[in-house]
Amino acid sequence: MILLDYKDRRPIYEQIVEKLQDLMVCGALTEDSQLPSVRSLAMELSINPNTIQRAYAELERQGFIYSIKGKGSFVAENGMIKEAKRLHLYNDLERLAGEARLLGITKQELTHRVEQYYDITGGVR
Amino acid sequence: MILLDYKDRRPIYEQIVEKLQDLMVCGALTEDSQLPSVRSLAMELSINPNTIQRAYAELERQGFIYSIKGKGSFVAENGMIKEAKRLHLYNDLERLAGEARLLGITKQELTHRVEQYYDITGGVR
Amino acid sequence: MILLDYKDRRPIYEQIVEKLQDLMVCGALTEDSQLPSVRSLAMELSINPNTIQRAYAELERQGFIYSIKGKGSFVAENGMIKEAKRLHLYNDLERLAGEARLLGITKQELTHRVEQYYDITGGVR
Amino acid sequence: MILLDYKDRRPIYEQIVEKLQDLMVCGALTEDSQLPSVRSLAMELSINPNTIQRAYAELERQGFIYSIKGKGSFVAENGMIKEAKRLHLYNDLERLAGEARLLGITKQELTHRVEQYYDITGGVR
DNA sequence: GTGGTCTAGACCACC
DNA sequence: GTGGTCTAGACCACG
Repeated sequence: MILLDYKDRRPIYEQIVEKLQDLMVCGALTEDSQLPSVRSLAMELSINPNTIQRAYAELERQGFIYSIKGKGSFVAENGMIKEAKRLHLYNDLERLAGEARLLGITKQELTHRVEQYYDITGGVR
Repeated sequence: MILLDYKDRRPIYEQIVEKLQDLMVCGALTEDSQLPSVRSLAMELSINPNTIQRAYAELERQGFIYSIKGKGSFVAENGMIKEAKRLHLYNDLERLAGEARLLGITKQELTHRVEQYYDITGGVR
Repeated sequence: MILLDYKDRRPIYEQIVEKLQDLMVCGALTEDSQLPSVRSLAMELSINPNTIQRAYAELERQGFIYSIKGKGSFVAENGMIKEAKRLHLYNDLERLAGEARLLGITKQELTHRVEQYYDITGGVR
Repeated sequence: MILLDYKDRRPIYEQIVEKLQDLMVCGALTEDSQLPSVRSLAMELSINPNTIQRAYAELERQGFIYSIKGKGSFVAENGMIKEAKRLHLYNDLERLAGEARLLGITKQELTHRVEQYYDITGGVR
């Protein structure tokens, strides 16, 4: 379900956060469905439960999931997630556009690249 | 000349590297011109000389500058600098395009945003 | 495990880098095995942890090891390591061959020396 | 007569030492002939006389030249120079041979490379 | 004066 | 516990 990349420079908990976000966005985890428990997911990935705990805390902070004491963690409204990730992406895009301009890349070249990449990319990161 | 953002999660030396790269790319620092000395820049930014030293070392490793003991640090050929930053940017763009697709953003919407951002951005980050 | 030569003109961190490379190449450090921690190796060699840190950073930059915050540093694929060191060696050899020619050393003399040294050398530097 | 490479990482005085050694070895500077004065060579290369001074001192220390107060610096016996450089080269060769063995390069491969490089190299470094 | 290395000691993020 | 960043201050080689 989730594959960790220990050679990735990002912290483990961040990888988990992102993978879970992706699963929600692509519909594999539907609204109000229950996430695996901290302990079981930790066992499955053979990592420290603290790390899962932190990932869940982060997701809750961002409003992507909600936790009920004694019951577990559940997927929040799906729309918000997409919206949040979209906003984040638009921010990155704006930064890139500015930098491209600095580098003397024309608008034509830039949009052409974007279209090209959009068509090519299979999806998985 | 250079503004540090202490709230930024990235290390200071990395911010300096990027800022100096930008100054070289946009032509504010011309080929073979001398950079401020490690100590003077450290003083100006009120940070430790070691941190500047590290930024300069990184820039030298990437081929953006060359340093001569006892003389100073100088900007290298900058054709290659632009090329390097361009490649980096295209990589980021490809990643973003893939993610946008996952999020259900249409190609039209994406390119439209890109054009918009390209026109708006004044330049300074 | 590692012997430092304080009379050597090269910086300590560079000596450590080379020694560790050798240990990886000759198989004493196997793929994905954990390196001693920054602090423990520093203690063992009675030098400052920062110096070890720098050596590890250099090895990571060259792709010889990978480091995970909070976990440790581990040796990477070592096929590429050998290849990299090989290339480096061939470069040095080419330089030497040219110099030998300048000095009037005959090809016979040169190859003879090479064979001799190859047979003699026990290995450890 | 001498070209300095400011982008070379080695110190200037070391470059000068090597260039002068080469000139002696190849016969351009004959035994007992006078070297340019410190001041004139410094002027010619537009560098600090101290740097030339240091190069000459190094050459004298190695026995390649001899200085007479009030008269100037002169080329020493030519045989010694070649011999010294030869010895140095053999040392490097021995080191390389040992390393090659560690890397699993066969003796055949090594000598073949040496012969090849010997034939190819034009000479100038 | 310059860049480069090293030490001692602190703090942070992560697991 | 781990690696990574930063500071303060020292020393060296070089020009």
